[in-house]
Amino acid sequence: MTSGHPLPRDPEPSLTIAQVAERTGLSHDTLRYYEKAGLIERVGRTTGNQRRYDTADLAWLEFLLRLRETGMSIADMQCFARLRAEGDTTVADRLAMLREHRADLAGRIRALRRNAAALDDKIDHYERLLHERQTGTDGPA
Amino acid sequence: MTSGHPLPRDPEPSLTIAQVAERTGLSHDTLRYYEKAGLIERVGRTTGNQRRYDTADLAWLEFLLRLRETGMSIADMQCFARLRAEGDTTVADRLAMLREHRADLAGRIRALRRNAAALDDKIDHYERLLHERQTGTDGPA
DNA sequence: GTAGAACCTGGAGTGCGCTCCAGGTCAAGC
DNA sequence: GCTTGACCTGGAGCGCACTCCAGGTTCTAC
Repeated sequence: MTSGHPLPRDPEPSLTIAQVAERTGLSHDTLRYYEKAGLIERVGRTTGNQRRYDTADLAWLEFLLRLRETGMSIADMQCFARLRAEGDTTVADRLAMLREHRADLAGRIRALRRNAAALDDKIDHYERLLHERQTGTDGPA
Repeated sequence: MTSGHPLPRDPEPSLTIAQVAERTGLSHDTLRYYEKAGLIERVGRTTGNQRRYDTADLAWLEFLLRLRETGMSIADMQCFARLRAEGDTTVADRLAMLREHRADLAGRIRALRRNAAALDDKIDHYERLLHERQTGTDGPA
């Protein structure tokens, strides 16, 4: 991911933390927290020590967000990030992690759908109940 | 749910907290916590003050578990439980809550599936990368 | 009737993922 | 050059959903 194709990088957008916060929906604090936690490698700085995020940082953040949204813990993301930082030799490990997470996710989606179906039944039940009450099928108020 | 059909209740299984813990997968502490929090109405007791759960308690717990597994917060479950305790007049409110939760859930499932698809792409990407490395498509080690 | 397991209570503690704060530095507009 | 708002750091605090603990009571099996 680092070597390979020497793409001629464009002007490197260089976003402030506020801009990244807006684009990702993460707060300034969370962005700093993720960096401190090692989820993002140390972001570039201005001479005055203010963060400037480039396109790669943003792409990585978006990937992290997907992991988070699919329920990966910070600890596991730290693990993944560490592997990534080690370079191309860890590709197999990272792939294994992603596959496991993917399988996990599939299971959770299945479970959610089962539960959703059960919820639908419950909703039907309540609808019938309500209808009975409204039409007075069941005797006294 | 309380009036209506006067079913001749069977011997009322009357389970101990340990038995309910095993059946539901909740810990003793969590069961007591849920009761203290008002998620379950006060469970019946022996003369010696030990809990005895009946079939209705178990069914309600299982319903709560479904709500929990689909991401409902304790606070919302408390709200639902309070409505339930108020009796049949709150059926419409409960139905509304369930419908909202159901819609929410549908959204979350959709989002998860989108993210799952993105994860699949990432996995494909890593597989190609790994294959390149193994077949030495990309030059020096 | 007694040992030991299971149960009770109120309240403190935990882990996670942020979120907030104090006290300071930096940068853009006037 | 000064104000004002964005940014920096380390560290404390928070809300959630439990989980654990101490100290006591009850139940079961012998």
